[in-house]
Amino acid sequence: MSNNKTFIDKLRSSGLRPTKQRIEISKLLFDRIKTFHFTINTLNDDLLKKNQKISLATIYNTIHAFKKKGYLKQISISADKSYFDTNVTNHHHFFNESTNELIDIHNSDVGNIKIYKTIPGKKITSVEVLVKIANNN
Amino acid sequence: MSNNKTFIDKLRSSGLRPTKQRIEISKLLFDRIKTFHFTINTLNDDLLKKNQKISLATIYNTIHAFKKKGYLKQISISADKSYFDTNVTNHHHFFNESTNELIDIHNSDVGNIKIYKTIPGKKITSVEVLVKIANNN
DNA sequence: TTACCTGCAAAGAGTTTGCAGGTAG
DNA sequence: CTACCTGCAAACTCTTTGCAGGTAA
Repeated sequence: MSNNKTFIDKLRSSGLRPTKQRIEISKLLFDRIKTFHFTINTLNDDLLKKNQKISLATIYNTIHAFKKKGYLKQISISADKSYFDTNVTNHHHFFNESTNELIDIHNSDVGNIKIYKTIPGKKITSVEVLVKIANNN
Repeated sequence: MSNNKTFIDKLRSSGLRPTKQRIEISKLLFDRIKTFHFTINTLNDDLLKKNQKISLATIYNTIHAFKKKGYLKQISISADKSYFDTNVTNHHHFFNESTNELIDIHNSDVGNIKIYKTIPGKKITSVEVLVKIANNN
């Protein structure tokens, strides 16, 4: 378990002031071994469970700041909400449509993807696979 | 160019009454050779350009009805809007992040995708690749 | 005639913004 | 002290819903 100093240093080195709110959000997001998926709503719920009442405006601000700094990535799901991922590497996802749950698929778990079509004047910036899953019945 | 009867028959055979609005939307969406991508907003704009003022509620209703009947599919893009595609087959997409434009990638233009990870009790219902592109500079 | 459909306006969900007060450096 | 940050409320965008009037069969 990281101590607060870890996050204070991380924030400061990014040019973000280490406020109480940002530290709490950092602890919730980054003090983990496994990757973490969330929406603003689930994050707010998780904060409330820890008795951290942070205004939605601040949560949005913080998440956008973290995303801009490269600490979070936003995931392409058709759903009506924005999903975020603490795993910022290029990787893929299972999306469980019955529970709206996201699961990482590491690059090593997906065979090399070949795209035999190009768009003139454009370069590929990312290739992501979304695998939708459902109950096996 | 298809005549209205084509769409009237299609609607009626789906159990949808062939109203003026549904016929106009059908003509705009399905009277094409190439696949068509749109959002509710671009569709509304296109209808207005043809002097077809249809209320947003009706456009939403119609698109959802068409989707339910399998004439449209909804596409997974992180964006804030819902994208729809008249190509309902299993296929992939380029997404031009600078223009928010979608381009189909046919299955034959993507190498076989192997997923070496399984989730117990779940079956895969779709595998879609989203290739993000940007200007080549 | 009856069930279905349209369009308006209101309501909802998610997100962003303006601004006054608060805090880090 | 000053620039930055927070939180409230209002505003905004996209989407859905309730309901009265209209239309297809």
